[in-house]
Amino acid sequence: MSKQTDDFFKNVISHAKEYGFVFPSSEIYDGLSAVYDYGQLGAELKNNLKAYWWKAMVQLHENIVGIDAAIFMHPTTWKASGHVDGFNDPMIDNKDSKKRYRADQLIEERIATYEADGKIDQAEQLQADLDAALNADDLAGLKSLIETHNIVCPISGTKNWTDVRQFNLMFSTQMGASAEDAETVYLRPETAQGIFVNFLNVQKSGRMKIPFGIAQIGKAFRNEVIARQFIMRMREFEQMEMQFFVRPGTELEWYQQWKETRLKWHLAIGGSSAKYRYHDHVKLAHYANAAVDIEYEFPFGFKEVEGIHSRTDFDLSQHQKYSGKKIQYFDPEISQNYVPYVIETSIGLDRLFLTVLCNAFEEQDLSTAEKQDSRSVLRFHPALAPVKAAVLPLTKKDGLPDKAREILNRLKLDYNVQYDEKDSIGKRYRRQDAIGTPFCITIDYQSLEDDTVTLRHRDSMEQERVATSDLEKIIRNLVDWKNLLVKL
RNA sequence: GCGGAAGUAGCUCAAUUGGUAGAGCGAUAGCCUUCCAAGCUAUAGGUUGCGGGUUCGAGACCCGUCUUCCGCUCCA
Repeated sequence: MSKQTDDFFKNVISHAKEYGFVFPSSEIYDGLSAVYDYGQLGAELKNNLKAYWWKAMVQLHENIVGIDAAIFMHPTTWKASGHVDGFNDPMIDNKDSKKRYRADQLIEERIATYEADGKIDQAEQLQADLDAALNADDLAGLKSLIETHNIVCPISGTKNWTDVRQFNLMFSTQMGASAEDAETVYLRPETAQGIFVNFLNVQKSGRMKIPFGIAQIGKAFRNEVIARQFIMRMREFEQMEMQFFVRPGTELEWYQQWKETRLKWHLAIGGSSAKYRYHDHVKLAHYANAAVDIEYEFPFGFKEVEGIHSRTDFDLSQHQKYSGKKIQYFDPEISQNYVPYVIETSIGLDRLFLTVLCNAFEEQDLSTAEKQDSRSVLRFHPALAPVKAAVLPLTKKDGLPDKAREILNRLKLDYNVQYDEKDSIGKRYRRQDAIGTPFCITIDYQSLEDDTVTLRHRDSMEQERVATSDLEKIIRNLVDWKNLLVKL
């Protein structure tokens, strides 16, 4: 990261805090690592992003419906999905090389060495010890195996190891009021499983015919090994996922289609196409037969914002197996029962928020030969802006505030508006620029005579004289969701 | 978790060798002002991240601890 982009990112972060978009969680207690709170404007922007996604997915597609599944799910869900076994690995660090390893893999390598040297007995004994330790979650036992078999770090060649620690992806908690009969449940690490376990409910109650999709917005929780870069990787985060169920054999066509549809959605809110790219997965996850990320060029490089995965019938088949319920669809066109294939679109809402913030933020130099001048501006698409308009009496005397309040009270029935009468008019414009308000309405003495006001535009800083009776119509035209949805 | 750097007002930063914690911006109240910031007056805001130690005296020195940032390890 260059000094310049580094500074830019730091400025975005401090701007976000300064103006009430994002705060570190529990800040008065020194914060909580990798957890953030959304402030008064951040919450508005986030709600607008959710609305944009929901409208684009659910409202615009007659074959996509939205649900809201619980964060707690039956523990077997996570056995079926592969999360319980797949993501709790024993980790160990070498203090000299500073490298981290998976303890079980180090021991596996030693077993392979024994076998290569013809020490079959030793290999079998170690394998048995390893399995016993893993099954018993015996972390100290794993360490003593590493020590007694003289396993050294491949980099440093030393045996200077830390203790073995367990890495758990999922957060667990207890369900049940009394400690004795409480059951361990997990906070979901992805929202997708809430959709899969409801496949039959939605398909039957909604009389859905394949192909169809189920959308959901919700929180998910992961213990990351490292969680960094502001709201890029958080332990508690929000996903917007849509699982699209298709006939087996057609999945790659749908995969292509959703890949294109989703990029178009990102570009519609004003990102330059040079900032986005596809990144195809070479190494696929256990359940996928194709996967691509939509990446955005953050100040710290291209990073994943959204993933489109062809998940095959892995998830539904797993749930069919673990639940014993038949999860199939009868396709009248081909008179066949099958487990549908799934195309997933999965976007991190917090990452999306960050792309929008980075994309919108600009520190603009307005200097002329006579005077140095600058402003901070957030160029949000008007439909996404937390505050749509500010109503400003030119002075706070002579009845201008009353007239302004009158206009404000009418406009607030339609959207978020702010009133401000403090400081010079220029300063007030700049304050609104800093929070991304697209329009300022200024009431002056002429307004009292002919009922017109100045409408000032954020991006161009240009002003026009309009009748107050036209305000609602003019602003609605510019902030309307239609302007975005029609582009999709 | 390891290594490096840093934590002083909401923000950016001062504070001589260890000797009374300050400024600018911002905020609030008022003045001025008929359309693009940095004009005037006043006010608020700090147990210098936290805990211990050395000292007559610690923002500064020592130990511990927490948090943040950068790099590494992991990542559906």
